[in-house]
Amino acid sequence: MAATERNDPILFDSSYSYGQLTSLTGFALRRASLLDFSKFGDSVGDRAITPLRYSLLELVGANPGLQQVALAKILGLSKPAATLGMDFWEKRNCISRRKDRDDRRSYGIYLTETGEATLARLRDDVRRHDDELTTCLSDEELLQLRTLLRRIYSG
Amino acid sequence: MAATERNDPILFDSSYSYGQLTSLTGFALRRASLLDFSKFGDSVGDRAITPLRYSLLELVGANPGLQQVALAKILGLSKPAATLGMDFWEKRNCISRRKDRDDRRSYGIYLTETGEATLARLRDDVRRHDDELTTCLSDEELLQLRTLLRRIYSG
DNA sequence: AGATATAGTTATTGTCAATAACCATTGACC
DNA sequence: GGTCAATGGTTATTGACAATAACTATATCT
Repeated sequence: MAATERNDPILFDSSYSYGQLTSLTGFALRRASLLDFSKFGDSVGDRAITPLRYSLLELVGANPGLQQVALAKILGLSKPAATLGMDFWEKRNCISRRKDRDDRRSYGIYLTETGEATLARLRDDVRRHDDELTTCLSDEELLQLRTLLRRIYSG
Repeated sequence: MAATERNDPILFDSSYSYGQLTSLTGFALRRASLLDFSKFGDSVGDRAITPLRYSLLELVGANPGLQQVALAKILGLSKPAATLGMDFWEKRNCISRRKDRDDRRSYGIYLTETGEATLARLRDDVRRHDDELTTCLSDEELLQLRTLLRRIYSG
């Protein structure tokens, strides 16, 4: 048996000293984010669906006709990464690339019917997953947390 | 000029719809964490020093004589990853592996004098970096944020 | 028309970390 | 005391992922 299992959540072990780490917001962010990530695949019932891939589909759903270059910009990806992401969902028949009549360099990306259904299910799974991650917080605390986080990552 | 520069912080672009994403704690955590990460290397003046590598050194400093297997467990790494991490710091003369007399399978890891100095400097840089990340928050808000994050990642 | 920029894909590369396989040492148990 | 499993560590191999570079096609600017 391996010492650490793949995707196992990292436990906080108070028998060691963490030095300055426990007073760093960045450290706490990383830990919480890793915990989220480690459970995500199981929560949505498909290891291949990562938070990033889910967010790509969500963005396409929320912005029909989006260009890949816009996806890349929104999520801070390179162009090839956006291409690969769309390849992933296209292979699963969830999105289609339609040639734009006005600018034939670019595609508009749209959800297919399968994509709509998949996204609807995914949204619910992810919502449930996210709620589980934060069950230890009251509604008020949760709101507070999101507000503070948003302040950090928007400025 | 590339569309997205390496390690550029991701900006929030309100001209797009984010669907459910903005109401997900996991999404906010990821964004904030990525922002932290993207600035870390520059803040400490050395791209090779990642948050993970810094945390390894911090842990060795806070727990002299630590075993590699303990490091791995604390940070959720595989054994080889811990080995590589220590190789990194050993090459920079910051740590030394001393044979344990009681158990000659394992090493105790200790900071060298260079390591002590390096860690002292790093601590300050990282502290400053972390403060910058959260300048938009008051002391009270910051305390609140850390408390909530801690609740999430500890259980 | 010619130069430059933009959208997208493909090819190549590099980083990182995990698993598997291996060595040495220890501990358990008969 | 001897075998066998477990533990700490390293090395070898593999795989995932994303970035840069290079390329095609189209659009824009002058």
